[in-house]
Amino acid sequence: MPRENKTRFAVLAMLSLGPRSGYDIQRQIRRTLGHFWSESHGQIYPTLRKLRSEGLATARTLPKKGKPDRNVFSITPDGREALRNWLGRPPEPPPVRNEMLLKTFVGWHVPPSVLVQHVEQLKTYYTDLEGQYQKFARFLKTRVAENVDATYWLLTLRSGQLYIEARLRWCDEAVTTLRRVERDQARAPKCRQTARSARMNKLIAEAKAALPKPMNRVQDGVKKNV
Amino acid sequence: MPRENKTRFAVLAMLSLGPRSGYDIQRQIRRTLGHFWSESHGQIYPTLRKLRSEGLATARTLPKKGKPDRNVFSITPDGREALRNWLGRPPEPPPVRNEMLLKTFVGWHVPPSVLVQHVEQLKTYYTDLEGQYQKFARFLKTRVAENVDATYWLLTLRSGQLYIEARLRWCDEAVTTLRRVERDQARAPKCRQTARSARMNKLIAEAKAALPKPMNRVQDGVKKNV
DNA sequence: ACGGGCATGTAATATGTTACATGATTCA
DNA sequence: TGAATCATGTAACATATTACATGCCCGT
Repeated sequence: MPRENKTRFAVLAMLSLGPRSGYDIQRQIRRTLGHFWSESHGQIYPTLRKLRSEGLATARTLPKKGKPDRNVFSITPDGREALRNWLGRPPEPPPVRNEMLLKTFVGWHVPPSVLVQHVEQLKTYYTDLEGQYQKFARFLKTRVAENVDATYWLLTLRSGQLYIEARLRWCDEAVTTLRRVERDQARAPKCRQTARSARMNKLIAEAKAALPKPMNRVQDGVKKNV
Repeated sequence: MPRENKTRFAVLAMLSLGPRSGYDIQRQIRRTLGHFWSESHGQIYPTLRKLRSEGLATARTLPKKGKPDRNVFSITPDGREALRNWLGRPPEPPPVRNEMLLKTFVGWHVPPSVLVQHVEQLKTYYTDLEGQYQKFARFLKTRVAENVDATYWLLTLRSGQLYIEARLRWCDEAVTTLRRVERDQARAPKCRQTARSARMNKLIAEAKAALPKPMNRVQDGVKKNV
């Protein structure tokens, strides 16, 4: 996964909204970006120190009556420049590691009902989330009139909504398909796993020519073979 | 990102199709799972050694006239059991780190046209991929008749198709929205960045109550607050 | 009174990619 | 002839999470 350190920019993005402490940054990332970005505080504190040493942020220490002092960081003009510069560079595609699909790929090792259960659980999860997104979309839309920039937040939300729609459609299709496979299996003569493995192995070999080629960097349309 | 080591299961999944070398596994993961899973060989070779020491795989060394011996690994009954056991456990949601959306969230720091460019590039990328997926879907469908298990592969492909559809729709909506913002900006009086930052800062504070809560583990429907 | 949020950080550990090392064969 | 693929591994490094350390305040 390491390619370029994105944590820096997530932190700078938060600081661009106003001065904040490490704790504030983590909480706000969780709350506002949590659906498409994550950072742990174990990353944030060292990153803040580095940003400061590079002159992209400054720190002010407010002594507190409690124990730990509160360190409030502010973005500098250089920091803003770095942020804008990053915004101008084409984004890298997100890392892909979808466990549900990995399970699906070798799902024929277990009865279809096993996958159906997972899919149903996903569906419940996404359905709940869909409702929350809708509610929040309504809220944001009321603010666009007085704050056009709310549109950008709305855009990220819209991405989530479309994503969820796609996921839910897949869940429905998958359940239907898996149930059909189950029915067919009940009717047809049982087949040994070793034979099925061999058949899949053959299929993969035959598929070779038709296989779509993943390109893992969008930026250079050149797509070095990966 | 570390939670449970999934590499083991990706490797076991490949081995479940038949004996393979580390090199074969990496190549096949790239080609068949590449669109929703990735592993580097720096992970695969150590994992194979570990699987072997745990009795989930066995190795056979074929001496080669060239230089390096070819180490072919096979899955053991225990390995198959471990795979089935993993298949039975609910999948964890994929890690979320979408750089395009992070850029979108703070996109008001740069002219809308900057984001438009990124979105157009994404669109080109996904459009190309869509064609490849369609072609491959046609191929797979011709094989389902003689190999029902091809259905599982088709399911993962279908997930990708729906995902791409959603992405493409978002791209179109985003371009429309961003162009509208651009037009409005040209007409309206210019506003200082500091004022805009302050407004966004306020919006985030006000949004707090309406914010959807990300749950990062599907399995326990209980969703500990994250 | 006990759990969670507030609050800051470090250290241990896990996970992941890329560079290095080495060299044959194949294809344009 | 030079790049890509075949082929296997190790080591250096980057990145990320969780546990540890410490302690107040607030709500139930």
